[in-house]
Amino acid sequence: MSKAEQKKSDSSTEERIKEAARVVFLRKGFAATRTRDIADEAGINLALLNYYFRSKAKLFEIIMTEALSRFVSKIQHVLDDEDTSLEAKISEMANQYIDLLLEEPEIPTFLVTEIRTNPKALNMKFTLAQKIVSSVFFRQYQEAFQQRKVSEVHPLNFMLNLIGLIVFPFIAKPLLMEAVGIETGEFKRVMEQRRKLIPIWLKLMMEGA
Amino acid sequence: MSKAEQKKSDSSTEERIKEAARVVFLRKGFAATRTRDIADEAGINLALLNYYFRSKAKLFEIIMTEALSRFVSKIQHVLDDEDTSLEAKISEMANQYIDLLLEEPEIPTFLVTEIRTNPKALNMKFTLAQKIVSSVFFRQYQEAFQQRKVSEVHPLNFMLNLIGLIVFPFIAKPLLMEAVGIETGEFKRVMEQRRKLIPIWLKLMMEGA
DNA sequence: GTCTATAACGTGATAGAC
DNA sequence: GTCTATCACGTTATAGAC
Repeated sequence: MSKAEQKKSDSSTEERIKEAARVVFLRKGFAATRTRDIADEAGINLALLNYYFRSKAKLFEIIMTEALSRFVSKIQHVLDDEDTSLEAKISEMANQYIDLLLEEPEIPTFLVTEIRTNPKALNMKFTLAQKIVSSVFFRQYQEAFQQRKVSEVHPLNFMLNLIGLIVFPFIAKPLLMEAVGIETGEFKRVMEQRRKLIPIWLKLMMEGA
Repeated sequence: MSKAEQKKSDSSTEERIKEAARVVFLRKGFAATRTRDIADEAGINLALLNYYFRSKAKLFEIIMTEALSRFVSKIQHVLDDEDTSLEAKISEMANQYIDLLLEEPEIPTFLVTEIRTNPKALNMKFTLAQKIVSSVFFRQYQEAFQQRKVSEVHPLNFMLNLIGLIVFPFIAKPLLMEAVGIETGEFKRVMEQRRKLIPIWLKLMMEGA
């Protein structure tokens, strides 16, 4: 079997386990996940999981770090681009995040859930907050704000709206599907609309109030 | 000890346990909660918990139902008011929900987390979805939409924006406090601003796109 | 009703054969 | 490297004294 084939069809055992762990942890969270679930999902034995990764906690740590990292690094180059306007960055963020989340819709709820019970998971906090605060995006955002008349509106509102308009639908998705009867296809179409609407809405909100 | 005193100071044992369960379940979720945590929080013995409520699952069921119920019924009379405009209802929803969530900020994340792993928890789905769909609010909302020119914007977007703008900050709160360094007082001030801004924003969004 | 002690079970982790 | 068998422990739930 060639290397390419191997990577595609079954990959290494270690990688298979990690992939299974990602699926199960993201769907059920750390506390509700049984290591046996991961072993089953990977199609291997429970002992093997501990052979490769010393413990459930270690394995989780890896998945958590990767999820956070993907969420942040995906848009870092966007935030740090000196040559694009604030508006362009907002559009690009909406695009990048909606792309990412259509592929992995569980990420937001996963992060929210795990940070709730274990805020120290954010020892990446310097990484995360500092990346944003030190970004070109943040500078442009502050400049735009100071140009407003007597803006008594707390700057945090803008951030909450930007992230919330993008992310909240994915958090509400299970509820939408179960209680409102929305289907996957319809949800996707709504998100494709939002991809274009969110930048427009944000502009209106900033100018209007 | 008078009845009033009893109710205020220690209440009945059953009520104390239920109250403790609410606190712990809402903070940590079902899977991460140990019945011992609840017993400790209530200041009673573990056996007593099973004496009053047959099992952890039964006790959780009660808390879950009440949380969902509070979330829905709190605004039902608002939704069904024949005598107020759509705009007034939006303002009233923002007010009612922000009041509720400033008191109990854990509710949204709790519901999101538990519905994720157990969507059947929404066998109240008829109750919930039907209450909205059959409400005066929903009728007014559809009328407002049909008056738009060629509104190709999916109606779900409005609902997502209304709920998301209100609820998302509470979901993001732990992250804001840990990674961004927001304090409780500052968060409250932001929410007091949003109470007034959200109706304005929504109007702008509906008219603009 | 409330407690202590303990049973019954599930889960994370390891030993040891292959 | 991968498996089966099993341990060690934590957790839910119950029995039984008071």
